[in-house]
Amino acid sequence: SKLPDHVILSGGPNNRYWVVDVEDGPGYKKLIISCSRTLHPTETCLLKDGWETTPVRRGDVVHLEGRSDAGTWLVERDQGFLVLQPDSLISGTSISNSIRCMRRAVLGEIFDGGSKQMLNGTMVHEVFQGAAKAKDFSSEKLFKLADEALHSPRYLGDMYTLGVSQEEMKQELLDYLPSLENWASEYLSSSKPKSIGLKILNPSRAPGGCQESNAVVTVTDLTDIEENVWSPRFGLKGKIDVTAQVQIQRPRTSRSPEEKTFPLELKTGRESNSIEHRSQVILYTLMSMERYNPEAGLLLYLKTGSMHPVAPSHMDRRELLKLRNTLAHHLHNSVEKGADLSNLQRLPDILTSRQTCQYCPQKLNCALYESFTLYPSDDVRDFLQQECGHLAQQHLNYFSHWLLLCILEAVTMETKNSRKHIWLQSIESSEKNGSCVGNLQLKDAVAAQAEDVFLHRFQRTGSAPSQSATNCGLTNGDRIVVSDQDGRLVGLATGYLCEVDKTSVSCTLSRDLSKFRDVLFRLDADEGVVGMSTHLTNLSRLMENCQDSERLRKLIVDLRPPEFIFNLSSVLPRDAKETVADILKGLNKPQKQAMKKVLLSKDYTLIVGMPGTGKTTTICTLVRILQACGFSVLLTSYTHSAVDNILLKLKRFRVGFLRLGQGQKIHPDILPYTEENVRKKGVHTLLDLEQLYNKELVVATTCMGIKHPIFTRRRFDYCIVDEASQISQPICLGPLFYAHRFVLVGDHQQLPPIVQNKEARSLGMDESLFKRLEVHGEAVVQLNVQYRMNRQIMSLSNSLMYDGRLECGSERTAAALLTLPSLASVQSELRSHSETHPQHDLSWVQFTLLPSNPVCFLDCSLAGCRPSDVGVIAPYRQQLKTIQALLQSPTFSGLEVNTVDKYQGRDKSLIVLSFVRSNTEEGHLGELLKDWRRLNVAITRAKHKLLMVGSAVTLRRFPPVEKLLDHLQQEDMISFKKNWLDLLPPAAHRSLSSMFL
DNA sequence: CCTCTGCTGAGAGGA
Repeated sequence: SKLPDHVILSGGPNNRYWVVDVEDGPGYKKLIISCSRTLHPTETCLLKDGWETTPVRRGDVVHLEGRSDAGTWLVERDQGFLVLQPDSLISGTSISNSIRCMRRAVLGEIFDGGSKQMLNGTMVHEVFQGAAKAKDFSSEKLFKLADEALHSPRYLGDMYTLGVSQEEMKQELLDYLPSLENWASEYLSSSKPKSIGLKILNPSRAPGGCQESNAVVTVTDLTDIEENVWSPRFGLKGKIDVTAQVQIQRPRTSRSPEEKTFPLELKTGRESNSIEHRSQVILYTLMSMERYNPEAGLLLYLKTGSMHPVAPSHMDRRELLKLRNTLAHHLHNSVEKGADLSNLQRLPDILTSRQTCQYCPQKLNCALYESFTLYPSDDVRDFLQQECGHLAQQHLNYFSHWLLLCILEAVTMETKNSRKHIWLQSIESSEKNGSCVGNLQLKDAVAAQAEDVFLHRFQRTGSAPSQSATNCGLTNGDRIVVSDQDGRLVGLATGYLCEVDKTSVSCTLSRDLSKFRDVLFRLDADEGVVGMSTHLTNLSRLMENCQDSERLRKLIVDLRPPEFIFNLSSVLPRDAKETVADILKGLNKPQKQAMKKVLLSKDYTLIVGMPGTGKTTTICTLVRILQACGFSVLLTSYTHSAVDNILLKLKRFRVGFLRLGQGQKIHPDILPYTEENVRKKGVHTLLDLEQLYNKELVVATTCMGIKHPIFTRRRFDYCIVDEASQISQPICLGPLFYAHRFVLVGDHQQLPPIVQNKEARSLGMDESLFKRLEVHGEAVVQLNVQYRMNRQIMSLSNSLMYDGRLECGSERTAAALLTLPSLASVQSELRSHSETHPQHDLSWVQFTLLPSNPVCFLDCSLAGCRPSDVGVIAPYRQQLKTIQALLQSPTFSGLEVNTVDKYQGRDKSLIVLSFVRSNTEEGHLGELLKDWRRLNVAITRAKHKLLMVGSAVTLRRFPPVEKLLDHLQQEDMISFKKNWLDLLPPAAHRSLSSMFL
């Protein structure tokens, strides 16, 4: 087997072994393993006494705990653990969920979802934790905390979702307070605290035996709440409700009691002391091993105030880790690579137990996954009929097709962005690539800025802090995660970077780290884990047995033709007619058509916005018209910037709206319209919140922002999705559930959704919903009148993509040329340069500069033009960096160098498009330039002048570019035959570029 | 051979 590049192995206590081979025998399994990249030398690991059923395969990464003798590991009944794929951290709740049903646990990791009647539990936790933090369990304090929770924005949102009143919640919450107070007075604050008997199991040397001893434990302090733990040693993660300081008095010793730290798990439900609850505690003791090495944990039932000790045996830990391994196995093998096609892997078996399955939140997904089984048992068939009976074959096909695509993509994203495992990356290598700052020590007091926002300042120590300060890739506002440097306290807190300089770093964190004053910290970029769960949850929702889902299924899966009404007067309210007519005045013909089509639609409309045709203006106008008619509108797009662009326009027309989303990403001028800001004006009751959510006809957010509570109840007349041709189907689907009709705006001749996995792309994952629905021509309106490019530049795109359908909006647009105030002087300088240096004939530059040549292709600059009017585009990042380096001088500040993708939706007066590729030799071509759509975007960004640089011979091998070159040749727009950079020595090139500006 | 935007999260309980 060959080791993939992203796999990191290690020996020692935090070992990571690669499984080279697996040998099965009766009652045992033998692994050939290696922790060297060359896979040599190898060691062996013998699994027995139940461990042999571990679903470990060749090519897996494992971590081993226990003993090894001369390169032989033994994992058996009473000693040793094997952790399969230890770098996939699995949460404590997932594992304890898997006890009842492994299938449910696997589905729970793939799809998010769950029942929603847990609000009371969350709030009781909050109150307890607040009291623990304040070290005050008096009834006054508890009452105050309960009152705060009832008015806190977080829970108001949840109450809105559930539709429960504040009064109801208050009653439930208050019921708990006496037992909280009681618990504290008995166990914590009393002078003679109540003790808990604890049977501690000491593994004994004698084979097969454990010594049991009775110890007495008292809680002395509650030192932390919601501690976040990542344990790459056991492949676990979780949040510990309360971290408790305890005293343990051992039996038969007169020594003073021992101080220890135990995890304390709170439960608000029935006092079941169930396996699930106890397992959760055991998992917390395991994952906090590096921190506190707790031999036991505590389980506190807040309804009654009774506390149970949980002292795990080796067997308890063994069985839970085995469950973890099975879960990890299923998550890592969600697709099966066939000869040339991948397939969805089977999940663990269905239980079909009436009792367990009845309330399972994964019921539908469970059934959908199984719907392709050829010969289901009677039980399973009944279950499938019950869950999926409302779905036709094509619906099941659509679901499983997209499920496969999303999982394929998720696998690729996982391996490509392997940065996630910060515990495997040394400080040195992470600092070098700029994703980390190390050697930090807490300085000054931690300042609480708000609930859950703590400002920390760290002092940079260590040998050469200044060196890494300069090339530190972290910038203000970046998301970061804080850990200790020894790998004991991984992922202590997350937050945002405020400031980095040579001597210190400051950041706001979600937790107060002042108790770790002596720890040496590291700070890593937290690029964020955005998996496929939104995609999959949307897909699953599309399959639900309800009206909204059925309507969308018919339109999207069955491709039922969209319907329209015939008469505008029936939709236009009489009193809005005049306003609408007024708004329509500023529009051109196709734009007016688009408005009409939307108003007549009963299902959906697709607006094709060719380059420069005023998509944003059109959407803005559409929103104004809909609002004037009294319709509510959900306005979305894939990116925050696209959403805000429309809102900035709407704001100018004094259209009111509510903007949802994280303030960090929202345009400053739009911030006053965010929920957070409006709330500051006073939202204390559920009624206030309901009014806030219902006040505006227009609500705006990104397609991913649909987890907001508002969408659990509010519905809209229209949903508008901008950038729709760049959004993948499962994401685009999301907002559509909340509106009766929708409008997709985009252009599938421009960039498609980004898909990283090649197989997923070839199976059609880059087909947007916009493109899928375009088969219904009657739903499509084309905006083909553009106000960006002059006649010649437009002709390129027309010949490449639009068959001449693109038109100039006015003669002014068509004839607009670049203005170069100092052209004459530059031309004369060039002339004299050519005369004095005949070997460097620059007449081609003179020719290229002429505004009267609006489109030039240089086989293989600028006079009096503002740098901000100039854009440089290159398809590759690396190339951008090179060009950027050449344009470092202040003369060019404001000149933007960027990729094609980043330029989509924007324009500049003059665009220099660099195609330069150095590989003239045979070999395979890059993927990027093969895409017609990307080329189309690139050539339609310039308003007045488009300058393209590249080697025609190389480029002719890309079919789209070849077609472009043919057109250029026909129109005589190619000006030179040599690589222009070769014409000049680098220094001359540099001065020349500055001269042009 | 390479283009990159989305986003808190683990857990909150009840049959």
